[in-house]
Amino acid sequence: MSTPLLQDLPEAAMKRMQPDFPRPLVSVDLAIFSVAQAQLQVLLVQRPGDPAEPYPGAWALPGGFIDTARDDDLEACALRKLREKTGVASPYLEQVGSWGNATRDPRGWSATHVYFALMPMSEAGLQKGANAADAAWHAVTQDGVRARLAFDHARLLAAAVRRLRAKVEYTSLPAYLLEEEFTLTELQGMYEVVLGRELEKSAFRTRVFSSGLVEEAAGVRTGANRPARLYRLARRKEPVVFPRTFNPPREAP
Amino acid sequence: MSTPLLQDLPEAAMKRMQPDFPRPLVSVDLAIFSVAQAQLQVLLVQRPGDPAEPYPGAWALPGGFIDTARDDDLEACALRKLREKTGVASPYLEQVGSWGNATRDPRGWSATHVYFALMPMSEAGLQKGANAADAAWHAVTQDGVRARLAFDHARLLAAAVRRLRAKVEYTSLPAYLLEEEFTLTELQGMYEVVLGRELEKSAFRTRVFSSGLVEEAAGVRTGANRPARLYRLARRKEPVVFPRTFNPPREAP
DNA sequence: ACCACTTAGTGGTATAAACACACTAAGTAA
DNA sequence: TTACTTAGTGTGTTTATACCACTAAGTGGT
Repeated sequence: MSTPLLQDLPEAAMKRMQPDFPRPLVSVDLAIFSVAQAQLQVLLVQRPGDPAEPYPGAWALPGGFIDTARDDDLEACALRKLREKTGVASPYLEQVGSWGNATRDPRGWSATHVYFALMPMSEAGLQKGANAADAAWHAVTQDGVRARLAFDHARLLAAAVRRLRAKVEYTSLPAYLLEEEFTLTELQGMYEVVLGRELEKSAFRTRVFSSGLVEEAAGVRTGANRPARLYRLARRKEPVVFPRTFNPPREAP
Repeated sequence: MSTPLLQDLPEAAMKRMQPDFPRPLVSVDLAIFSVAQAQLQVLLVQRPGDPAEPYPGAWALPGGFIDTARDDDLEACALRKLREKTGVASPYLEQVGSWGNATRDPRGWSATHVYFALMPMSEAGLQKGANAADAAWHAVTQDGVRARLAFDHARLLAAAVRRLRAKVEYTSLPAYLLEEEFTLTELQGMYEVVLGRELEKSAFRTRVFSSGLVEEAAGVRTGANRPARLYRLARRKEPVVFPRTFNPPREAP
């Protein structure tokens, strides 16, 4: 279906059109982030124990090879794998970049396309079994996790974490770590967890309001103390970009 | 050399390790930017006229399929193609992202990795012939060029242009469009060309100095009027990131 | 030699964001 | 009713930079 014309062409043209280079392996890997216990968490899967597989039993980013028959495009492949692992259909999803070289996978020259996703932990119903032998959330410390990761996934994860942290300085991304309705204190908490530092409440609120990031929702969140207004993202499709970062990051000396 | 262990494995393990999915085509495409006549320019190549090739005679981004025998990794492939077209060995090079789907190339499911490069036009000695039938600079207007591009290259180019414009707001990237030594007015000019708007001289200079972007070079640039101090990038390896953007971009109403 | 002209570069005030901190508001629980 | 906790606001102070006017240093014409 992708090459409807091939059978109509003479063999010489076929030959010319099909580049005779060996084709690399192509995969998609996901860094699925959420927040729990005041820490950034990333979803990892445990590779099968079969010693014929590379890195048996090691933890890895969820992902896998492109299925050219099922995946219309790279993002569809990422969404499919995300659905398989978490059941979530439409989280925030962004491409981080691609890594390809001769040595990262013992099975041959391979290129992987890395995406990161943000979702509230409540929505991620982990599907065990199936493809993933086991899946679990791991706390992100610094740029990685405590577990040693398969392949070059430690590097891929570090790149995803750095991208996330960098963008959180000047975008509304942390809102995607919360459910649809949230209080401003909850939102500020997401920023603080990802950035790893505290923010000033007053400045934070001024900024959130003046950027038009949120709109008021109906009710309030009641608890032991004064109830808090509920808000939701004004336009959930596209994240908001602030004209400058939060606290000016201290210069390295 | 990339799979030294394969011959030692039993056939069943081999089979398991070699995913039996058909492998997509993998390529790298480049958006090579420079500035001339106060306009952002991008280097395009003309595809061969042979009607058996896709998009014969159309303009396209320079690029091509990965050669797993020669290219250690994706970036090496990008650098190789860049050298082939321009002779430049180490320009500023940054990955924009990857695009892969079933329809973008009539030869089959393909994924391309897009990089953009910045270089002064003076250093780009265009190599005609060889692989590229013809290469020429095209002025970038809005997010693209006047010529209709092969494949989905219009979209890839638009993404590269948008990335470039966005990063120019808060980084030192335009310095890579100039030769090693430059005056501050020249640097400001590069910003203005890429951003498509004028900047305030005083604010610009304050910002450039306070960020530690440049260091003084030896001489001055003499001309018809007062000579201008020459500067060079303080650390050419890593671009400088400003804590906020230039003139606050006007909000959409 | 002088002056007009042009570009390089500096200074000084106004403004806008936000940091820091103190304050008020509104609920629960004893 | 009061103590407590979290929600939310208001007010100087600080900081970066936009805006604009100014000085500096060359060239070239007369």
